[in-house]
Amino acid sequence: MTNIKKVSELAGVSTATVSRALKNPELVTEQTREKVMKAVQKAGYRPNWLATSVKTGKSNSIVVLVPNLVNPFFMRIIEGIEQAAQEKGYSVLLGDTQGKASRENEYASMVLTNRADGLIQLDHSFPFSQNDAELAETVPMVSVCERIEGEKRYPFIELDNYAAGRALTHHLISYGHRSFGIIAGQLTSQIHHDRLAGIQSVFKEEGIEFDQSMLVGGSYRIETGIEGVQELLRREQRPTAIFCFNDDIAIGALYELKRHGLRIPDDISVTGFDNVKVSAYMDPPLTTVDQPAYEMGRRAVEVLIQQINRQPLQRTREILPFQLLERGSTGPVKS
Amino acid sequence: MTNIKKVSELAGVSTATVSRALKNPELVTEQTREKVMKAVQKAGYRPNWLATSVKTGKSNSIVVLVPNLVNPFFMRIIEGIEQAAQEKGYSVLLGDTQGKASRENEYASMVLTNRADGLIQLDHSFPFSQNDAELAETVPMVSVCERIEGEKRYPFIELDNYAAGRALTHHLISYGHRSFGIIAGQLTSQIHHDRLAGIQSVFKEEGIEFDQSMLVGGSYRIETGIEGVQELLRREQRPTAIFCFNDDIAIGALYELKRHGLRIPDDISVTGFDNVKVSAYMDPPLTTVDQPAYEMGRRAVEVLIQQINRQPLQRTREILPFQLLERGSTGPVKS
DNA sequence: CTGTTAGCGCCTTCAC
DNA sequence: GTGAAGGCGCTAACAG
Repeated sequence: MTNIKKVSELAGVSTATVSRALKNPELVTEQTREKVMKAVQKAGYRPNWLATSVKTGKSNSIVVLVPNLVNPFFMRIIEGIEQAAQEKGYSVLLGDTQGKASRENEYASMVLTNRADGLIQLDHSFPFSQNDAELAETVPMVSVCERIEGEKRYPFIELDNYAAGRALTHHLISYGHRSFGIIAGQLTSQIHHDRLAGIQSVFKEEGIEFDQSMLVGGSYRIETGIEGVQELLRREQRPTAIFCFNDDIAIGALYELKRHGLRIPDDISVTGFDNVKVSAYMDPPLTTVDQPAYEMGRRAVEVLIQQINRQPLQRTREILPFQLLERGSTGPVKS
Repeated sequence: MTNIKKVSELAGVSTATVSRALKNPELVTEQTREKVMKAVQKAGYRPNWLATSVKTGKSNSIVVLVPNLVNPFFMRIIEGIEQAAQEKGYSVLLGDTQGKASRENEYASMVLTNRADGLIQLDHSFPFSQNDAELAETVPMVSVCERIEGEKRYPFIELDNYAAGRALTHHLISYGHRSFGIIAGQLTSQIHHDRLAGIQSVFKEEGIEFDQSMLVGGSYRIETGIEGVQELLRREQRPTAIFCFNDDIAIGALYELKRHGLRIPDDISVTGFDNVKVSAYMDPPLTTVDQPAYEMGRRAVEVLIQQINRQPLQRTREILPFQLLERGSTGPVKS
């Protein structure tokens, strides 16, 4: 191991001077700087990051908790996180939780052991174990997309899901739809409630009765879309339009509807959510809600770093605007 | 900051005893262990990971270099990496390189500064800068999917791309195809050459002439598939089958072919590569080559950790078997 | 401007 | 079985 001491000996200066020459070059003379640099080069020296961090008490790392890596929507958020983190000199520790509390606990505790300075949660649960909850009081934490249940304390970045739900509904109603199915994702999350509330608020305004049995699903997977469609098609009255609460579900729904010989959008309209890349290349292309995922990730890092630096936040909740993308999977009711 | 000293005072023992009680409980009496545990609880103590690591000289972290986070194939590999790493007590630092050498350099250097113990490269380039190359001589590094160019020294885990190319070709030829197009991804990588060589070896055996102008593309993106199809359709003789070198390209190709009014597979057959989840739900479902991505990730971690522990490797190159998935996007030539 | 000294928080001999 | 002391590699405070 080539350490600072070896370099200092090689350069004929003290270790402190080596440290300064590297971190605060303006504090040493041109001459000594050169001497040091030459020695650094010769010794092949790289400062030990662990030692630096233990000194400063900062790891310059953040943990990101994500329920599922294969969802391109999450990954787009993480791209934003990663990019912003790198620009600010932070590294990203990946915490694939698979939605399991035990894994969340484990990853979250990295912030308690100085392995990371802060935490970004993409799921909706409070990630610390019962045991750690008290310690976690002052931990820098931000949630993206979702809100952490029952915790008013932590800032979040999310979409205006309520308004997005309303916009989708208005869009479908403008095509004459009055009979709907919904294939939902995670039922316990806040975004689920917001989207549903948005949809139902328009139903109410338009005098549309909504039957709870038309709400199916329970996870953000392609298979959920398939099973959801099977279930909805068993109902007495077939809906003319189906809301899917993410694009994966919608992809499964499209697939299964076509397998049943239904034409989209002529026989039935389908909407997604997220605007995952492939959604534009489906057959037909998916009408969906675009979320500024990359930006959300970037913003989460900025807010988190403010917290880490104990700077006051102007706002603790940021609601970002969505965009409704009207594509081929929705159309007028044909009677 | 609640540190080991505070706990030792609270428990009325020395710091050494606290350390032992936590890491090597068998070295202390039941009594003192309990005393210590109680004090730990009371103080809300968590050992400082940075301090432990600086002592042991090991970070128990690995960096993963990935060119693109939004590709679900890569993410499946990373899932495997993450899972295996966690089981072995390692954390994963995410290095999204966007294929840029400068970012690769930066992330790779984490291994040189003790921020990480080893490196997994998903791209094909040697990730260290010219400057660091010498220092990197003994760095634990493994590549997955790809092989690191010109570096015989590092172990890799990859698919039998040559055989997969052959299998795809045989499959198409068995349907009567003799006129092919290829939409490739990254042209400089080893897997590109292997797949191409596999395909062309069968061409040769079957006496099929291959025109270089039928090889188009250059990146693993949906848009590449679209542009590739446009280019191929401009050729005098339209191919009856198109090899796409990953599923994203194939998705773009399907989209664009249908936009041109061509029916798949009746007018033209399309194959993909990777077996990304959505590929099975395309219209038609994509014939593709399944790679055991998750397993590849897991295996990479095992090999890497062996290197980190300076254990000798039995094999430095592991070639995994593929599986040809015949689905709806390929069929007999209709003349 | 540079060297000396004293830690950061922890682990690990080495005595007792 | 336990405590004292030294040190991991680095930085920051204080002299000079």
